[in-house]
Amino acid sequence: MEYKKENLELAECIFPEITETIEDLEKKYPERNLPEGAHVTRFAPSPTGFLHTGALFTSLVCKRLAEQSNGIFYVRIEDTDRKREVEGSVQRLIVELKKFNIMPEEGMVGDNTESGIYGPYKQSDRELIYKICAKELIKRGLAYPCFCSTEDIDKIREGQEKTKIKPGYYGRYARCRNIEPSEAMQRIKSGDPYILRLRSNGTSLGKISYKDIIRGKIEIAENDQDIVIIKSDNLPTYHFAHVVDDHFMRTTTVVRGEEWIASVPIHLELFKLLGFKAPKYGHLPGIMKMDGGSKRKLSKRKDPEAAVSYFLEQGYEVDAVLEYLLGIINSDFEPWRRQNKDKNMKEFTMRTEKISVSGALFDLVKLNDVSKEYISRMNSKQVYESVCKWASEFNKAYAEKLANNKEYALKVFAVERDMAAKVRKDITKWSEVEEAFSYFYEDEFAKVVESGYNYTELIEKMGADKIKEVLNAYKAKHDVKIEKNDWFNGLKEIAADLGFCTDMKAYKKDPDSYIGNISHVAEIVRIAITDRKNTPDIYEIMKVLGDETVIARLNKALNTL
RNA sequence: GGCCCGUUGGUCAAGCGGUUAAGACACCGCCCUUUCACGGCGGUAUCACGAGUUCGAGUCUCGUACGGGUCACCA
Repeated sequence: MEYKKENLELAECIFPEITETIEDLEKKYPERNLPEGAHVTRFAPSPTGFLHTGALFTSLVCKRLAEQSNGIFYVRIEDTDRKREVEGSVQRLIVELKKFNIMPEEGMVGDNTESGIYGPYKQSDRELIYKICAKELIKRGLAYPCFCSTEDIDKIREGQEKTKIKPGYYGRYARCRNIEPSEAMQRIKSGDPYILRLRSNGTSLGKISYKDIIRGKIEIAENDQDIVIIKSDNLPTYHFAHVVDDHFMRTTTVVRGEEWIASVPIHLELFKLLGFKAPKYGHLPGIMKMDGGSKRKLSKRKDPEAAVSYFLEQGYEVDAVLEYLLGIINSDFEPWRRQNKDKNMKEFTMRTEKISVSGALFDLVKLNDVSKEYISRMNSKQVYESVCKWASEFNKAYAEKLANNKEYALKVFAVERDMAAKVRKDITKWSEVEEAFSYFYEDEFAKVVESGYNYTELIEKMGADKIKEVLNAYKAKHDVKIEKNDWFNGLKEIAADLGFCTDMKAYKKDPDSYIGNISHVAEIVRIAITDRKNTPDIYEIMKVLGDETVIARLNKALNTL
């Protein structure tokens, strides 16, 4: 490499303390020894708060890509904007990521802990590395100090806007690009503040194209902006940091949000000028939300589901959330899931080209369905454990209750689940379990009934006395030690004795000639036992409750009516 | 505004020049049934618009409209 003397001097003037070179870095961070086709991917959040749902999706894609190709997935913290940094967010980001079982194999694994030989994995700790690269660029005449103030830049832009020329710092508007190195050195020595800019080789006429692994071929104007590479705080801009980091961390595949497409030309030019091989790029669509009549990106201010903590608090199974995300945006997944009901999501091979390119609307209803489906595949023990785990964090009192009555809780969750040929799909998330099964607990049941039983409609239909008759008849006959079929036949007998129709078809043909049908009888009993019209199989419920409780509840209902 | 990307039912979407335009969620109806469910069957509903290429266009081309993104010493 031939350097011009004045560029060399300028580089020394700006970075006298930098003695290492890019060659040194190449040695320090060698190519990874990975099988052919392995993806090295990364999740690179800014520590500005919590894990966003879109970011969760990005990291899911990255993780799966690495995993299925025997590559590496790592986490790098992009904290070059110190103003926006929120304390504690690195920790929070990592914890939330881990809760969704997206474990980084390398990089930041805790607030101040990292693993791997390609670090540091926090950009603010990599200042030296960026400077080495920036120095090399200056030596080659590909970067220069810019002394323009923010006001200068604003003025330039205003002028451009007035005359409707493309705004920016480029070509003849890049005033500092032609300052002689000798003059620049003088100004630096005299203390003039400056930043470092790229001396772009591009022109506004040039076009570049690249193949996006998600979107296919994209053609776009090449970069001609002399973008900032090192800011006045000595930290790099995103563009420069991305190129340097992803090169020296040996990333093969950069998956990020679509808002970055417009910057690809900058990145590609930077890779080229630094002599680095550019990674593959994949740009994910944003997750949208319907607002009024139009779509907009999921917003952390307006939409609770924009933060992954929402799903955690609500008690969604993390895999269900992940499966939902995979399903809305990766059209291959749903058919695969239907054909492989019992397989783990990890066995699904993701194809980046099948990822949707237009932003999908976040659909809570669909999530609920996926979630119900998911939970219906769990047995009572798994349900118990998951509910406990959720409750221990978000509903301590309930967690205690469950722990104190484990055997009983297990029985509750087993109703129409473990042995059932057809599992009910009535739980979508753990936060609704306590309410949903409250009638299994005496204290809760008492509260429910306080305001009066749910008999209003039935009383209107047949009068309270009829209901009492049914209840009394049932009480006399109550026995759940017999087979379910026999039990139900008993119920049928009661129905027939009291003038109810036991044949649904006959009833439907002529509803007026009966006082009601068998379903009314069942409902009367159901309400007495649970005060609800909608519960799992009542015979099973009574078995869990026990004879004593059942009789007590029947009496209570009788006395109230 | 310039430049990118996109547009198939209410939502997610399959489709790759010839299909009765899949499937899932939601909704509605029916069936099953021993209540509540589960399940089964069926139904409503979609190619943004206009030209062009072609024997033939959801599929290719060009316009228009609409939506999204981007144009910082933020990422």
